[in-house]
Amino acid sequence: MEKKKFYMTTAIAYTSGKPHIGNTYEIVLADSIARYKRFQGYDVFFQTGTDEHGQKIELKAADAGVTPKEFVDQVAGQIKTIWDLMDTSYDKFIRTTDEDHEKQVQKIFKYLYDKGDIYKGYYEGMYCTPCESFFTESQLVDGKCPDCGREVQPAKEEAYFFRMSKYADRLIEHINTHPEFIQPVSRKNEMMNNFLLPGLQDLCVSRTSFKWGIPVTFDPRHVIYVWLDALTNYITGIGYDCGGENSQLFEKNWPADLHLIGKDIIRFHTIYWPIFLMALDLPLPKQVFGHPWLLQGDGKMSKSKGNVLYADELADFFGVDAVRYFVLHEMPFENDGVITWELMVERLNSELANTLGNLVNRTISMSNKYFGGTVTRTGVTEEVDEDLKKTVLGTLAKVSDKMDQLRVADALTEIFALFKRCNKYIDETMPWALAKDEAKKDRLAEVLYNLVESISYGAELLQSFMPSTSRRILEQLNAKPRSIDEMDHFGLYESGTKVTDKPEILFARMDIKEVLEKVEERKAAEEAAKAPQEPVVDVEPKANVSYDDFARLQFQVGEILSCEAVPKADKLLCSQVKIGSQVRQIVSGIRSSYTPEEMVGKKVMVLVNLEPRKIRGLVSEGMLLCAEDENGVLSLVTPEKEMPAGAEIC
RNA sequence: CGCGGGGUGGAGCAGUCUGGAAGCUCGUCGGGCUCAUAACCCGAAGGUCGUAGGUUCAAAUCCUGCCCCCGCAACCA
Repeated sequence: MEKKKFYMTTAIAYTSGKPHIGNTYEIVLADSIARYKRFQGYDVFFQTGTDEHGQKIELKAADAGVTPKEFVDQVAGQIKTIWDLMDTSYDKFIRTTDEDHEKQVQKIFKYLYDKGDIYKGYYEGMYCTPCESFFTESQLVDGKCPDCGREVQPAKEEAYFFRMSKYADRLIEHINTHPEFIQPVSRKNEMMNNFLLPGLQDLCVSRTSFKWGIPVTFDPRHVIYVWLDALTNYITGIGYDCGGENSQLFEKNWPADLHLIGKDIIRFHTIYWPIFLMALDLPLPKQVFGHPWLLQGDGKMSKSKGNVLYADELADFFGVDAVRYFVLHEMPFENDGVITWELMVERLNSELANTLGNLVNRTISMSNKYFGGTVTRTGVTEEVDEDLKKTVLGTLAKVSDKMDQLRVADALTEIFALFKRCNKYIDETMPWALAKDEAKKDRLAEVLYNLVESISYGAELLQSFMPSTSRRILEQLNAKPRSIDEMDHFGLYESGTKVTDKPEILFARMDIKEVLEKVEERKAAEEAAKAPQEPVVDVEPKANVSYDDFARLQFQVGEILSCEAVPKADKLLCSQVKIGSQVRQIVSGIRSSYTPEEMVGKKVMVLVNLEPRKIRGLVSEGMLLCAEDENGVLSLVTPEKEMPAGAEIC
């Protein structure tokens, strides 16, 4: 019988930097699903990769002093290394800079243009020439550029647009008749109510403002903008050929069975992507699952907070499978998950070390102690055995049920319930008591057999989630792998097999205090490594100003008399500043670096003749001057010697 | 009234769509056991399910108001 195909993908990772544990979560989640599908007998094709174009990368590469290509080669390599480290079993790693991908994207663009779905138009807005940026009317501040405050002109930029509206009704119909298309279902309403029902805007699919992208063949000033380039990886990666000969791989695998993506890009995958496919006359993917995010204990991960967790660093600490376990187990189905060092150590100790590791260890130890390692089925069963067997044999169905719903965390919990049941069984049967009575030797052998068989069964199920742990357990038990079809029987473990005589600790317990200390040490070491090269900040140079221009600015020392946070604005502080004999109110965006309390009493440099402006309803009469580092940390500029409020700075 | 997510024993979460005995892991306390990684097993304490109303025979679950938290957006003169 021919195997049923299953084509699944992750989102392709943006190559702007090293992926953190949240990004890594997606590939591990996808991997466990892919492995489980294979285990269930599907012919799985699992694709992942990297999204490598765009202005942001162009800028980052320029900062790093390398070409965009060199930059993405390096980051893509880093991403692939982490995917591999995490033991993920992808079949294809596509890069949007792959030659055949680029060629197909160009062909697709041309095809859609010829067909009339893409048309040339203008991106209209208010343009600030010095800032080289477009703004909408609503973004303008007092009719001026929100960045520099200068005049803006209405302007148009040539761009290509995709006619989204043409396919909207068809998409609404599809979503309504395919309730499984968007998962979790709560997201479906969001898409319908916010985007589809109010009417779709045409999508801008090209840019002229940067170069690092796939050029439009018939209009090389334009590069193809992100979504048409990125989303199409799902078809180009398996050999789609626009208007030509598709590969066999494509014919077999398209449409995809599952796109696994983060919840932030659901819109692009459930609206734009299906519409692109309709325009190409291709069938739509069967399901799009927008998974939640993995967050750090103290909020979203960000580099400036210094709380970013990386998979390779965690794997160093805990081991690859433990990290796989954390991310899979801590991630709920619909809500964001939390990950902290404390939580990981707790999970490691209680579930991996105590429940699972210790179970395997004590079982093997007893087999060695009582029977020289040989595990024999004697058939001396008792009533208590029945419940154990029932639990074990019932686990497969439970796990499969959870996996069919993509509830991976719950599936793992079911497997661990099996191991917990085994621990209980040991207490119920008390092998050490049986060992004292020669007449009960056969019963003792049966008990240990039941344990070894149950653990083998559980370990087999564990293979999709923790592949190497699964393998290690089966090796220690000398158990043969079993297929899913055989798993409706209890007793597959071959009677008379010898288990290893030196059980290896699967997961060592860790001490939370020690771990936190080591984490601190590591951080300190990183800081130290950075320190020698005194960080410098380079900024965009501005044009020279005349002395007269400079002389028009008036700076004075101001003393901060009082300061409070501006309500409903999380970056603003409002200060009363004494300048000479007058007191001025100044609003500043420095709350990220200063609390109102620590502001009071400071003598600072103030630009006093700046036109007063209303900010969040408060009049601000001047500007406190600050230095800013690359992480956005601010430092007020204060006089180096004691100076009276009002002293002029010139 | 910008958009979205959330508030369930000390901690972290399920349960909410499809009303019908408050569940899991950790922690605490008590007990058991000694094969094992100070582990394992049993039991107990601890929750007005943010709050105020409404619908219902029945609400953590459905409806409405309010409070608080977290993302995004905005605010950075």
